[in-house]
Amino acid sequence: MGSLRRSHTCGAVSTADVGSEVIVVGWVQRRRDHGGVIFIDLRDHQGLVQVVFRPEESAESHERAGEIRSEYVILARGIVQRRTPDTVNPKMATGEIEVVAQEVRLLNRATPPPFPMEDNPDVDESTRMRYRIHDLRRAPLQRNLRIRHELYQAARRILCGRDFLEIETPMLAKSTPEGARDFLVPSRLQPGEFYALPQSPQLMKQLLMVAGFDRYFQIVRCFRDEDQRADRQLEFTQIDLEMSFVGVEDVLDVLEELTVGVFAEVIGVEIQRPFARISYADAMARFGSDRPDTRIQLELVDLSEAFRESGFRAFRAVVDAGGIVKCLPIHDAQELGRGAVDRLEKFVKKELGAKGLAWIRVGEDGSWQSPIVKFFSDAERAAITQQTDARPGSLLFFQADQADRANGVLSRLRTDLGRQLGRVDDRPWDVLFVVDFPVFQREEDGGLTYVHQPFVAPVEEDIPLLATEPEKVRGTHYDVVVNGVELGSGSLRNHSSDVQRRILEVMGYSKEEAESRFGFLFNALDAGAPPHGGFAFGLDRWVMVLANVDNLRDVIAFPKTQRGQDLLMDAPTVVEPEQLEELQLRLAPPSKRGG
RNA sequence: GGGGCGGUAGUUCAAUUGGUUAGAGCACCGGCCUGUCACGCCGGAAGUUGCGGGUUCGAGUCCCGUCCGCCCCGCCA
Repeated sequence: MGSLRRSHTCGAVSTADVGSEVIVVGWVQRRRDHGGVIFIDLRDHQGLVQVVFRPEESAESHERAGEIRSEYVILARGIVQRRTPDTVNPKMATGEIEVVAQEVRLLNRATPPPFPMEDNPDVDESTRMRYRIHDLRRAPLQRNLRIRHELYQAARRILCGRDFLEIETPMLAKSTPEGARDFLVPSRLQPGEFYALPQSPQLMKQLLMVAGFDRYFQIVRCFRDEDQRADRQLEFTQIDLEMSFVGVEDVLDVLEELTVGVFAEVIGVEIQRPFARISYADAMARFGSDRPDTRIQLELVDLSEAFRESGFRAFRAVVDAGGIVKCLPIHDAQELGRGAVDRLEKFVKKELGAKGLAWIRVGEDGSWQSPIVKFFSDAERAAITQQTDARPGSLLFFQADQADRANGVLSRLRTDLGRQLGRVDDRPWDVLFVVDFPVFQREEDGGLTYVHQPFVAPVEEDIPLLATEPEKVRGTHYDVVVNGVELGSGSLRNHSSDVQRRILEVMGYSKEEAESRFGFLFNALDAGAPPHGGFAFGLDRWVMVLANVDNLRDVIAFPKTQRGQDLLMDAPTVVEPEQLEELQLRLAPPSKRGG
């Protein structure tokens, strides 16, 4: 660069600079060489500007510009000139001007890019990830990571304004019972022992409350060694917070303020307070999901009662076995022909594990076409008509199964078909609290387990039910859901070691087990734990929502593939035998295919 | 662990029923071009058809195995 320094970022050069000299630096987006005159679109983190090289302005620069290729790094010094009306480019933010080069300096050459640095290059995911540097040069990813940055800053500003203290907790930690598989880190100093990377700082933030910090937050990396999805990575970031001497409403108040503030500061969107609230039971009943997008104007109907005494064995048996019969009615569904229904049936059976997809179509004359309706009594038909509001043009989909699977299948159909058929209201943002989760749920083997995590405090008046009807115990848990994406969840925690012990007991922990695993927690609570509660936002998912993208990889600088690999750095890899030696580790022979 | 889709040039795709030397756009390289902005024109180079095996006179194409990417179920909040 010599002594020359940037005077303007590329996108910042404007008509106000016409006639003055500017120095711009960046990467060559594209070169158009007309022999006599050469145009270069120069790109930096912030925009594009056209630089013109004319032999009569600077023969040397023109000569050098001929050598320049895509993605070369250059510095150009020149005079800003207003373009003639016929050469203005209305598609470009800086399209009214151009920089007439007086001098160009080649700062670095570049290998040809593996794909064009365009907004939508139509490239395979693995290619994008192997060439992540090039991928990150593209404007959409630059924008997404900028949104991510704004979210960090907004969250910090807002929480600091509410007297939250940012405190770090260890990455080399101990396994905590979030329920996911831990990432383990072998200890050299304690051979044969392992740290666990935190699945969340849950217990540590509770300890901070006991220690009297009153309000804590942290933007913190978390690790869960489970199979990945479009919205799940092995490592992800939480905006974690916890408060002392609060009830549910106090926490929700902070969550509303934080959410509203972030939307306003990061993308300039005004979200109305208070947020809509829906109970877990309502959400499951009406939408089949605990994170519904309520803009989709389709709702489920529970017909279990209508089939409790049914002669239709397929439904009756499910109800007898404790399952449910549920229906997704879609009115004016003429658009969905027989072929579409067949495809849906194939889809739910193969991909969602449904047993089948029963359906009833109501013809224009009111007649029912359906493979199952011949088994129904008049009373059952009447109940269906009444509860689903079936009418000519309606198409009813049924699932008879255990509640979670039936709801899962119909919930998926609801969102897919709702979007496909345009049954969506016009609100761009659907923000809600989901509340009133139960503390426990029944496992397949009949035992009880926690719905979220084992430290959720029960609603106070339900504590006596722990001894008698634990399944009815309501928790203080709450979720924030935006546009059908669960942004995060939280609860009040048990600050009484007695209640905490009883909950672990209901979940089947013996006194000894509970003591050995959670003794330090009991001790901490007994050291004078204040009532406390908190929340954790999934930061990556929040960026997804703010940036309006549907994949976490587009909001993380260096994401991993579905199989957990980093294709850029090529991790994970084998390590040197000496490293294993030092850790006193030996690899077992491969267990697959008999080694 | 399971289901679905995919893997051919740097890249995005094509290749009839299994049949000639695996083609095209963009990118790349060379040449020409003074107002383009997806510049244009002419020419060129570029391939272990993911990998391994099999069937066949002959395999990108059929069979078996395996690896990789994406989406989903299980798993995970």
